[in-house]
Amino acid sequence: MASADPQRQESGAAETRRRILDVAARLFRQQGYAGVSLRAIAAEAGLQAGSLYYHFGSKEDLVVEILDEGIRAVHQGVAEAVGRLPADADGASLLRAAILGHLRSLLRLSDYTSANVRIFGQAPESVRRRSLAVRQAYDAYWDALLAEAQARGALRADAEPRSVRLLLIGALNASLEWFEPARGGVERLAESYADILWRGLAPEPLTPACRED
Amino acid sequence: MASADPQRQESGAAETRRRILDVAARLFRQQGYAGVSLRAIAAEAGLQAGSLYYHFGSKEDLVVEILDEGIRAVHQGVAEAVGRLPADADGASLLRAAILGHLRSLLRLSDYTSANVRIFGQAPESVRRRSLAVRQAYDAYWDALLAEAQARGALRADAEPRSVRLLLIGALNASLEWFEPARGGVERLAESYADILWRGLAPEPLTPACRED
DNA sequence: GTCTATATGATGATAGAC
DNA sequence: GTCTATCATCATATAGAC
Repeated sequence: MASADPQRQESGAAETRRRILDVAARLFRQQGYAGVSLRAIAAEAGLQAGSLYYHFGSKEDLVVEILDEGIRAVHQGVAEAVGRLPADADGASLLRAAILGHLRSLLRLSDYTSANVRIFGQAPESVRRRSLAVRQAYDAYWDALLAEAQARGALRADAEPRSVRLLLIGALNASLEWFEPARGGVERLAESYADILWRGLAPEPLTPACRED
Repeated sequence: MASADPQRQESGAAETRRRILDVAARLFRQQGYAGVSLRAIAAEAGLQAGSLYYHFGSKEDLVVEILDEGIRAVHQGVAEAVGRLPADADGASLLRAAILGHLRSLLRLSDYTSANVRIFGQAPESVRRRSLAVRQAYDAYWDALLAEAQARGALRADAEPRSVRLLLIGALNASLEWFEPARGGVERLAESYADILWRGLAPEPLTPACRED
């Protein structure tokens, strides 16, 4: 057991492991998978390179864990946000809650989720294969969510869930590349995006205005 | 001058240079900036590693050229598509043309544009600095386009051009990660995305339907 | 748990022959 | 224009001391 003194800095295996993961996620995001050496990770985590192998079997093991943790956190964040809605919530509320849930987790764990968005496609094939199931589960969750909303008449009937998901998640994930918390909270961003996506960019409703005169 | 025989494969400096760029763009997209060695590029281009230095001063010079070429092609593609519109085109047509123009160039030069989307953020700072102006010019073009459309009443007045651009370009660029030409042309994709973005995901217009009875 | 030392091979870049 | 040969450095991973 580590010291029970809460003022003392914990330095057990679990804390070191976490520190390695945090450092690695940040470096992978900034420099890509191949661009980060285990020496660099170790140095920023306050260790020697060889010591990493006590905590992780290989560089691939390390990156797979980072990728999966990012997706899982976002999946959970959306599921919880949607779960808090009343059962009869309308389409606009559903969309807003799901978008806010995604953005909150995405931007809170931005090193983990960014590593994901940026390096999944360029990691070795063995890494992609190992991390695929977690990604697919999240995609399937969104497709089911959108199909359900559509079935309840809470979403345009002629929009394919897959197309909507790809457009929507693509737009949201791109915020990782430019979002700065200082310029306005996640809530503001989510409201703005949900509004644009729900109402569209058209200046007026497409049906003729009602005229009585 | 190289041979004038059109049946003979050209192998002058310009052709070799182009072959190196094409190979490098594809590899950078697949494996990231640091993940690709000059030896690997040379091998796939049918050269020895040292020979690359006749055509490019360094790995950084090579990647900067790839990044810039991707952005310039897309910028030009959108400008041409928009330029072909009649002067009084409405907002929906403008948006559709710009989206189609972006997607066409984006997906046609997908190795160059993907290298861009994937590796700009993880390239060395010196690379990002050198490639920044071209990117900013394209962003500024879109902001001006959207502001102009808004001023003509062809776009919702309460949507900030910057927000619209970030959402839109983010969504379009994400198509690089999943689009397969075999499953349906770029035109179909552009129509679908323009439709969702213009009309929104709401099942009905938000204004009450006109009733005369 | 972390260290040092090391095996084994790849890296960007340069020099000079042809 | 492309080659071969090479420099100095860095990579992942392992072994064994403490």
